[in-house]
Amino acid sequence: MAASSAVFKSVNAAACDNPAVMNDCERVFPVRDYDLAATLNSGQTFRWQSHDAGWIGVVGSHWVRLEATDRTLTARTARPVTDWSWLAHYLQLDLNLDDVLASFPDDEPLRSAVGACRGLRLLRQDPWECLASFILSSTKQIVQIRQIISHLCERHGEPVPVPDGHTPARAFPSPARLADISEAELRHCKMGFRAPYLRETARLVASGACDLALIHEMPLPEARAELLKLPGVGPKIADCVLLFGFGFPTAFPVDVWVMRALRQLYFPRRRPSRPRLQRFTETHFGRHAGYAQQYLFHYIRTGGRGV
DNA sequence: TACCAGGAGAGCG
DNA sequence: CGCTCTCATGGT
Repeated sequence: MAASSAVFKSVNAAACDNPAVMNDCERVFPVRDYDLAATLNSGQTFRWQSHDAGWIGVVGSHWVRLEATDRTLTARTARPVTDWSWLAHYLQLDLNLDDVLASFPDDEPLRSAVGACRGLRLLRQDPWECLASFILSSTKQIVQIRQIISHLCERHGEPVPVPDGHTPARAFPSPARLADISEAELRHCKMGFRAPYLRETARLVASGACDLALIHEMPLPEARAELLKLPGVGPKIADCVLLFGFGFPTAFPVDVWVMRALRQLYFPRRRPSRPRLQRFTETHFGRHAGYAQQYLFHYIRTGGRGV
């Protein structure tokens, strides 16, 4: 490496701690109806932490701090950034929320759910991180899922640069890395019986036997079928990955909370069978059914208070 | 202490 | 198909 290049890098590395050149590490995005706290807390992602009126997380190999004001999201990174498209994509800043909400059926449950938390958004996460995270999610409360993933990243993720004075951060471990870890070591991260599922799925993805990039290009039913081949992935987790990771807009994960919402809000007097319920979710909620699902999830889980 | 958690897999009739 | 049991761990 040339000396001049090394010097240049060294200057850049310090740039984000220098107010004079901070604009390389900071970006203000104008937004409307973007409830950052609800979005980062709505059980679709598990690594963001509230910190000093902002949120700190890792997106890919970027440490990021986000802070919401009335009509902006301000992002700060540890290193200078020239192309912010990775973050705009993650946050889905180009999505037209009005169009999404207008596509919902005009029924009382959804009016209430949207009214309770207008600005709730779906993120577009890395498919592998999303897949691995939701394999770890089964029969766990959200606080515990966060804990498991925190352990996993701390023990096995690659360090990423953070600004001076911030606690160290790590990326989400790659498939190859997780495939290489013993089941016993994974169990030290408190994931219990999910350990062999995660390990075997990591091996299938790392080896190319399961190609996540290919799933991106498939129609929804084929994409779902591919994910269902993976150990530890059933209908619910598959739909979470299809919705939160791949962005299939009609994927509709039904967990205990969404089941509760559907029964309570749409079928209060009878007990629909599983196939009947599935047909309902596939036909009733429109072309952004997955979004509707997220509003119902958040609404029922927060007791209708939108907190 | 009981019950529950953004489930899946396997065995059963 | 639909039911039941187990799996591991910690919050409420």
